[in-house]
Amino acid sequence: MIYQTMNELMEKAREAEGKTFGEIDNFNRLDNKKSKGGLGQVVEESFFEYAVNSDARPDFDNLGVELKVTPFRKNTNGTLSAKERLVLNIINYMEEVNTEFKTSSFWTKNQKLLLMFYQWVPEVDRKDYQIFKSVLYTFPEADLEIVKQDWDLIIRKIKEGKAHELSEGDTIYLGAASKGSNKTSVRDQPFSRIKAMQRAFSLKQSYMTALVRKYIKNEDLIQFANASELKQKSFKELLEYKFKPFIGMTDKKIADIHGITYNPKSKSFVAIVISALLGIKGTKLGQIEEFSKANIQFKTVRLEPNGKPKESMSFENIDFYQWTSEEWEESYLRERFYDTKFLFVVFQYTETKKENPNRELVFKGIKFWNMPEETVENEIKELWEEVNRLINKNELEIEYVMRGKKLVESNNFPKISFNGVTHIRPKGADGQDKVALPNGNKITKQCYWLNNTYVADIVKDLI
DNA sequence: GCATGATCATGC
DNA sequence: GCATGATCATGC
Repeated sequence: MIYQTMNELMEKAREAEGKTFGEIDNFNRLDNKKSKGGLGQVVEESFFEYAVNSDARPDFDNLGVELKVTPFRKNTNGTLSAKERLVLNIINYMEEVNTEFKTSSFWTKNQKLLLMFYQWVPEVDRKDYQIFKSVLYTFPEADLEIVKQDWDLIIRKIKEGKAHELSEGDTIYLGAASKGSNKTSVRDQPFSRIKAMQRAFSLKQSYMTALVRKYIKNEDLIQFANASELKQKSFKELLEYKFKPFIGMTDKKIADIHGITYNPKSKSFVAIVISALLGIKGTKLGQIEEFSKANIQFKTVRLEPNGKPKESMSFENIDFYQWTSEEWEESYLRERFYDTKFLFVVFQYTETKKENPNRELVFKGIKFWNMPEETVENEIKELWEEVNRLINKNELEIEYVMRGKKLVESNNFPKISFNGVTHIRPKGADGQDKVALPNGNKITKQCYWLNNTYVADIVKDLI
């Protein structure tokens, strides 16, 4: 069946809304539990009635449209998220370097995407997953500029003979996701003899989440960068450019300039300041389109005059059941650091607290950062393994000791001297704020931290 | 001054 | 009520 016009195709695609895959599947393909591309294939064969292929050409070649069937999920707090990144075509390292963006395999195949969103539900047979929405997606102008920058960066790395060093953390929206059954899925690259892991262009999960929320929930976000700005500067350069005029000013002065009430104790103060510097008034950072689509998390860093934060940087509380039930490769912690980009907003105190309790805080600049893969796979993995070891081998010791007049709970989880990067410390409301361990014992809620010395090292070029 | 444990403040 | 970011307090 050939669809002659875009309208004809989209009319057909919308007929799938509300249907389950079981209702669509004419060939009982879904009875076979394994075939992983199953859901997309069912739509191709049974719904659109064309033969499954792996061409370099888009699925609906005459219209230049590529079909993608992609899942979203409902979170416990009621919001929707993409369940995974959207994997596009495999990167042929040997060929892709000989193209320009407009002639690239990525652009040839994926410039128009027919996205069919279905809801994934845990414990439900995939036959019963339902298609919610069919959308013809073309990249908005500003997004396309960022995608182009990402594509350029991937190509540059291949040209430098570093295809084996590609990582999803390199880019903003368009990633080079590893693809293949395991680490032996490798292929040749043109400027190095080292075999590189097979990778595919992909739209990051955070990007897909923004699309899910836009098309299923009609939630829109607010951009700070427009296409013409992004034609002049890379995303990262633009971000730095927007913050630059304020380097050297106190937090109070920046607030004054932007008409923001100076309230440094408020949890949202720095967030409001950042929004203002990006030209967005009174908005929560969660609604900034670029941050949301690229999964950029901002963190405030307050340095002492000696260039080191007084405190380490805390993260989420640990769910010990989760930590001990996952494999490292799919663990929450690993994904957390692979997928998050950090925007460190760095301030420095001019004096020690002793010298002046009302000391000033001066803005030093921003650091756009993601944790190097090496660090995730070494130090962070070490932490994860040690926690698992202590719990699984029942070697976790929780003691209650008197310290002065106070009874304190102490444990043998990794301390700040563990490996120079990360450690574990309690974080509860008080001594009663406890959480259960897999063996039923209770412990004061714990969270993982990045050491203050490690954070100091990341931002040291700003001071 | 640092390490470690404790707990506060805010916002959803 | 709880998660998160932030900071305090004490002992060595």
